[in-house]
Amino acid sequence: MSQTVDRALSILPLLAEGPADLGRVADRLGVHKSTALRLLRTLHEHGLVYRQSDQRYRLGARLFALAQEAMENLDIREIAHPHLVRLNEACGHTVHLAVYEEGEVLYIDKVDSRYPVRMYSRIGRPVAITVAAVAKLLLADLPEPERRALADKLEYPLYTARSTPNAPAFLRELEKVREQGWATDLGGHEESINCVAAPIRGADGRVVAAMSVSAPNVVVTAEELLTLLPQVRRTADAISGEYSGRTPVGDPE
Amino acid sequence: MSQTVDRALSILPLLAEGPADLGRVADRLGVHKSTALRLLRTLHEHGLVYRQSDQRYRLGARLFALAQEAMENLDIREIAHPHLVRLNEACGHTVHLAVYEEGEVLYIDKVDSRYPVRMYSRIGRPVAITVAAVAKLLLADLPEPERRALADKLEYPLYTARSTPNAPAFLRELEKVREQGWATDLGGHEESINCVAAPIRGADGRVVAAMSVSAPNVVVTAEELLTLLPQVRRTADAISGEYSGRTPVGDPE
DNA sequence: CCTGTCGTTGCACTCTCTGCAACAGTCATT
DNA sequence: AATGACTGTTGCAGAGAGTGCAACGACAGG
Repeated sequence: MSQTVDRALSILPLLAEGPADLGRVADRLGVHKSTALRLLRTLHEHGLVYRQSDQRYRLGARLFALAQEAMENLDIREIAHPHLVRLNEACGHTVHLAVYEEGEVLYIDKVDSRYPVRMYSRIGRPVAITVAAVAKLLLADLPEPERRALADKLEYPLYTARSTPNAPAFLRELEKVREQGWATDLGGHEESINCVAAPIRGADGRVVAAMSVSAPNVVVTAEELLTLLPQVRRTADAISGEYSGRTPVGDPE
Repeated sequence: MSQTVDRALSILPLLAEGPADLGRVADRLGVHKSTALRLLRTLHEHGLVYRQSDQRYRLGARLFALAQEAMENLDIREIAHPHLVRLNEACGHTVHLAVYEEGEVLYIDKVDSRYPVRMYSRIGRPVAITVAAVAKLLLADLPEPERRALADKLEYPLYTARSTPNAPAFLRELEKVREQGWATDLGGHEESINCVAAPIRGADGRVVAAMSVSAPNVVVTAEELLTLLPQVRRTADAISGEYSGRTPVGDPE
């Protein structure tokens, strides 16, 4: 909608491919060098690009800070966190929280028994959207046309023999998940890792997030992990309640 | 330099504070609502901004992807990684790699013995710049005026009794680090954690990155950790050599 | 010393962004 | 149900801002 901004922002993914000099940026944008220079300067002032010693530009440090703050500010994350911790303390396994956003699924929180601190390990990386249990729940709730369009657009990498192979299989799986209200990933991403997941819903019933418990085969079998399902669902429901109820966060007076 | 882009980018830190609606964004920018709307739309098209169900805007998922790619593309990181892994295998402790960029120090790689996979745990978060051993090395190499200006600008939080208390003390510490060519953090950030760090230099002798080994008191005492210094320096020097020598990465034919 | 490349600047032109005002949708109130 | 207040959205005319050009400066290589 805004040409100048559009051009400036197009520089970011371009630089994400690797450092580039002024001429290259101008070429790729299809604008004059002087124009590219001014755009880069503006991006630089805001810390989004950095000029390294060989004069070439690359993405800047401010991006990290912004990405961090973006995550901190998800209110669902704040509400969910204590519940995730509690579940983790109860069962001892890794607990994940994920959201869907315009074609992508992101982990936004994770609690691991061995490291009680928040870990942003996987966050921001492309999630294995076709196999992850939380992804299935989030996509299953999309409106039919959007779901179908997305399923067609996706790649279906065969991480393991149990990975979802193609769009029709994926859509069938989503349908199943939609009906039963929970999801699993049994060795679909990594041979020895199983997950069981449950949806978190907003006041209108739409799925706003999903959470999962993951554990390797060597610790608990898939069957044993499935016995945790009720506990996972209770936790998810508790978060849903707090989130949609707009509970005024304590203040018990 | 470019007003439109400048305004658009100013929206990002604004949204980093928390979600905001159109009116609020327009007010903070000091522009008409329709202007803010168009800017937000452009940001939205590029995925930097997301419109949540209550119509308010917040930072978008693309930021995560960009931040990730920005990190992947640091060539020093690529070169250093195998060296860090080797050092980690040899000594068993956590190994960090950090760079300086316009007032900030960032961890860009980390190898932890217990989790052999790459962990982005702390990356992107503001580093404890006044106490971290790697930060001292990176700042000690800055040109005198820049170093002084930065030291004056910083906050000096007292994480522990051994934290650097103020600018003069910090500048003295930097001078010492500069002369000896290595740095430590002995309980300055967390009471029980010690670090020893060495600089990585480019072809021109400037410090381009710094690496450190960290371990809690309960595993090794500070004295024992210091015995690793020669090993850390050798690793840092090896990385320096490969980085500045522009070694054509193997190909032994 | 010349010639090529690359980044930078000043300037005139005009294209694009801006702000206004009017419209549409939602919600709460009467 | 109608009213009002609030928000987000659109079309439009004016003008301010961004654009491309061309010339300059810095640097490296021959």
